[in-house]
Amino acid sequence: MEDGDLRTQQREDRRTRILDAAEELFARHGYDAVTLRAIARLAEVDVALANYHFGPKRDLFDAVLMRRAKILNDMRLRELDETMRAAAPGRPTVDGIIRAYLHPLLNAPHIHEAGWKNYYALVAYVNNSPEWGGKLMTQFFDPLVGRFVEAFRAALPGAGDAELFWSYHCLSGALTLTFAQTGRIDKLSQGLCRSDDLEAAYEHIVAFTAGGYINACGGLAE
Amino acid sequence: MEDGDLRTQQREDRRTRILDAAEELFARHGYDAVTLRAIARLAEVDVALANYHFGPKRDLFDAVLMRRAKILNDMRLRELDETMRAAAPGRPTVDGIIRAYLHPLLNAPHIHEAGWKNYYALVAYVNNSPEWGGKLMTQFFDPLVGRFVEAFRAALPGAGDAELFWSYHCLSGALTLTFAQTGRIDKLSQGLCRSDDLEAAYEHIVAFTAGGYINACGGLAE
DNA sequence: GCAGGTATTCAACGCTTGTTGAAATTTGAC
DNA sequence: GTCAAATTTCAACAAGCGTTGAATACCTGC
Repeated sequence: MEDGDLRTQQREDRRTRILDAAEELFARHGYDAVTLRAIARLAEVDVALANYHFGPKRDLFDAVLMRRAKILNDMRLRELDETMRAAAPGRPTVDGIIRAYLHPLLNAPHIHEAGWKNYYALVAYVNNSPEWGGKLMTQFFDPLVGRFVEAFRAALPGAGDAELFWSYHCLSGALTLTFAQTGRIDKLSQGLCRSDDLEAAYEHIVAFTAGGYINACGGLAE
Repeated sequence: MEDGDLRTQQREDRRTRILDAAEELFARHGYDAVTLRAIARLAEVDVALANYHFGPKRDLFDAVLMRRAKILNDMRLRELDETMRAAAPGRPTVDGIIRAYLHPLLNAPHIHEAGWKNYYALVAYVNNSPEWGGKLMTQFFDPLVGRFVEAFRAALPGAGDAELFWSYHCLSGALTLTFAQTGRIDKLSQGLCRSDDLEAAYEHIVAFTAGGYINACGGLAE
């Protein structure tokens, strides 16, 4: 087999251009607002090619989500393991677990890549949609989230199950809205805070959600 | 003038049926996925009637959002005034301000009305969309939010402006995701927590975000 | 350099969309 | 009872949709 180079390279290049274009448009306008023709135009590709590579529109949407979810989840798990190992045999800190969950979002290589920004906005869209949220988020993220909930339980021995799940839910809402970079906080603060200042957002979310977990899950117990 | 009753009544009835149907479908599927024909079918009304009463599709969307935003904002302001008055001349508590912001969402008359549930999901959709979020949320909610940020500032004299805005942003994300009732937490917790248990959600969000504010805004200062 | 398979383009399909202008219906005022 | 105004229906428009099947280009292995 061992495909040649130039041919395969153009094929891959076009596949990723289609995914990039779809990601950008889905993130900006939602699933139904985006036409395959618009995606093809942005990717500078024939309209039938998207269907050839990814099947019908709905499957393309899944492919877009899947691509970066895998990368992100792997990074998160690695940071979580690190945190847990460093803390053992003692308890991990809430702050440390939250950082393991959030820090991969602004990992140096991709913090200002447009693709990742679009992906974050897309996840916010999916997460908050009754149509997609209950299904796709579960499919793509719940195994990972289960691991983090366990870590929080270890950090907060006084917490009940319900508190742990609701607290994660609050974390998820704050996180997805912030990284969607909708521009709202820019207007609300009249320019003082900037949506695209992810490092600042990161520190604020960590501080806010750590306080939230400790207050809602009886952090000082035992 | 003084219109008769039966005629005006049917007119109003049809107008609200159109708004209700639009609200439900926009909330479930987003703006572009919904056709005026689907709205008309659900409202049991001719397709041209929506256009007659509300103008083009985009204006109908605004009308849907506006209808309940006014009611909600009035209730919130009233509860905030109450909280501030009760605390004066001392400082208000973070917990009290948060409750003034959240409690109207589950006011007895409408906690289980389908219309309000749909509206909350719609606000989550708008809030998290880069396309709508920066503009519509500002238009409908920012005057109100400004009042609440002021209240938080009074409650947390040590806090800087940026901390106050970012903290509100986290509150907003947790709030809109939770009240959108996407069903995600039901699956994540395997049935232990229920999306439609708004009273439980309310208490958890209050505890979480109050801890968040205090931790992120240097609550114990002075 | 030819056969075979993969990648890409092209043209077309049936269908649905938001909007509109004219017609029809209903109602209250005189 | 008639007129005019407001509301509701109807039919039609041009435009755009996702998808498909046949045709074309391209490269690889022989």
